[in-house]
Amino acid sequence: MSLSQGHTLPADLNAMQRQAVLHLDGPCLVLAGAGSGKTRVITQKIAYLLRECDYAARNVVALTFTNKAAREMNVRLRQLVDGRLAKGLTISTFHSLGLRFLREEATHLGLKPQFSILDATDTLGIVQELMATTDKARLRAVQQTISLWKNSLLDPDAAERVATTPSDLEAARVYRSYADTLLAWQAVDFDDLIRLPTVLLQQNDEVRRRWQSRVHYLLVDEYQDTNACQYQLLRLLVGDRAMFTAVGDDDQAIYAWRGATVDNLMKLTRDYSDVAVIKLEQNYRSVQRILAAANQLIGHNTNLFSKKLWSDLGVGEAIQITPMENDLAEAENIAMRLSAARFERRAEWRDFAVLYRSNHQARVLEQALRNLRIPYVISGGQSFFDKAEIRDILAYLRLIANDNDDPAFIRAATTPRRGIGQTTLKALGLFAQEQQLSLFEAAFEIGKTSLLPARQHDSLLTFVTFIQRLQTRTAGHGHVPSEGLPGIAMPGEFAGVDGAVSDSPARILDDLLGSIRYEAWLYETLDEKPAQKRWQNVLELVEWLKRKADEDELTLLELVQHVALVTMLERNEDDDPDAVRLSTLHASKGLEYPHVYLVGVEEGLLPHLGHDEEDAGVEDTEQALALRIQEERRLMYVGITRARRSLHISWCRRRRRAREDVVCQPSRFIEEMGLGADVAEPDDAHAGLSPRARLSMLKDLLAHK
DNA sequence: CGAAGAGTAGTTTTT
DNA sequence: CTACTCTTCG
Repeated sequence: MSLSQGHTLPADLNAMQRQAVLHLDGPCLVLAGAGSGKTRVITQKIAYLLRECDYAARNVVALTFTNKAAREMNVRLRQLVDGRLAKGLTISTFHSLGLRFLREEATHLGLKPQFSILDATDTLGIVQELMATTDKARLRAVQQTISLWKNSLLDPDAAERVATTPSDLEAARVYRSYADTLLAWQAVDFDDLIRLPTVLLQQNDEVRRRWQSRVHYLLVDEYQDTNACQYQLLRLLVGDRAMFTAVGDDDQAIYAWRGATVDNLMKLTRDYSDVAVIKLEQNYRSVQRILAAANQLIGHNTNLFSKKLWSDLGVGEAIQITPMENDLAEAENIAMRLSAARFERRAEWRDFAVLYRSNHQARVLEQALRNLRIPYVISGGQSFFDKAEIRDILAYLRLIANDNDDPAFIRAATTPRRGIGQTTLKALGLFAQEQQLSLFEAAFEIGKTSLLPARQHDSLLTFVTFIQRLQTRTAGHGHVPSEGLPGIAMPGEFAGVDGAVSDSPARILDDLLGSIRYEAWLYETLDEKPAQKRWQNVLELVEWLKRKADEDELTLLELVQHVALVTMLERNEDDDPDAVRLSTLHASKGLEYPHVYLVGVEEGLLPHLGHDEEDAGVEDTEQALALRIQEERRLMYVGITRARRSLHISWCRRRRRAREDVVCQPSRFIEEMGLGADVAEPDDAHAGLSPRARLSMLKDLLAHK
């Protein structure tokens, strides 16, 4: 290893971190325990590559899983190196890189560059169409199965071969039609964003050479969360040169249900025999008691590389374990303790986080916090882009970009209502299927038949010509007949606008919104309050789109594709209100808080034990169960290691579940933390409260009696 | 065709 | 309890 003496590497790295940064002789695997400074290692390493090793920024690629992580890494890097030096650097999510790849290489895959990206709701819809059932659980199971196959790089043929149970065989059948449907719609799903680039890189030597010459150094964050497909992508991108750094922590692998496999850690050591393995065990986040509990807990798992976290941040206060009567009492109790703790610790609201296993637990908590006027923000949960009004507007944009996008067509055509309903769509759908046309194309053609009454056909034609008009104003993309637009008169307001010249996304958006009467429709259909809220969201979306288009100089089409990958979390990226954080355990990964409240730590919830698998052999199920418990344990581990100074765990003796109250046991994980007598007495929740807070608490208790 | 009403099923985690 | 689906009526 060449340790040049003159380099400007900052000294604030420990020996192991330094080793991880400096190792450039070959592949490098950094096992970074929670809070061990892994982001620092990655950013320092990028800075080192750029400044000391003459890597051109455009040849360095860093991949993360979330947009938030990518953003943070970008910010941190910019604090280290001059902006000019970092120009052209890629720090993005796997999915964003995949999107960029697909945009450039789409034609190799039989896709037009304006392909649509379907989200989970869209794809569930396809599955539903293809299966004659409304059983939602079943539909989701099939959707999930298809996704797992895709992530394992199995095509429909291969899936059919590996499927054994009747349920899997049916899923394989659906998979085949599903793939056909996507192609017909010129659409890809989330999994395709990674799968298709991988497949193309495998099959096409020229493309592979080109991309390998672009990527000279690759860094991968959260490596333990990669799936089989992502691992292949990594291998194909780095090629024989094998210059890369993977950073991960097998104890924090919590995405197996999504196809992630820690096998990839083992594969790395097998496929690259010269890989350097570096462990980061010093933790810069938590006090020792918290780390001891975390180490104890995770000791119950079998893992590849055992680590022991340590810190020099002092022993810290004892961990609190509090049993509660039920989930309602738990929420109220937490709310009161938050109030008290903020006062006693002279802390801010933002210093506290309440973490839970599943989203629905947030409801009671929200209510309790609101009652005590405690400000809070929720991360995880429903995305901004899942809201109906947002999907409505985006459907128009998707359709403008890609008129093969049938789900977008249906949504846009029927919202707001414009005389196109079930019967019209059914007839149109049938006709489109017969003629092998998209719904959009079929709307033009169906006039030549007598399948639809003139009235309904008129409604359709008005709609599609409207969309077509907008298409002509986007930059030469879309479904633009070269001979112009026969029979379509440009409305007066557009007189003088040449259809061949592209309009700015901002102008098209304004025109769209003005034309569809969306606001008016909202107020007609809904009560004043929700209508106002929804319209507010629409305006927010439009502002966001315009800003994004402006900043990154994106066309409307690029914008639409980009939007599919972004979630609500990044929307409010710049405001960080002083508020308590409510978050699922999954969404909390990578974050840290001075004081953490881990709620609902009960058998059945954490570890969460779903319904027993219907098919699969007995011993298979048993093993699967053991693996699931281990993943749940890691989830608990992630939760514990979010805490810097204090950790509070609570569980409920009873919990309202669906209809009736069920009796709960404390989670086995509490025992496994090995606290023994080193547990703080559950503090009197009433202590430290103002008389007024006490009163309101009593009132609440009575109200819920 | 579309809106309003009644009935019913539902609970894991997310790019 | 609520969010969504299916049904019925104008």
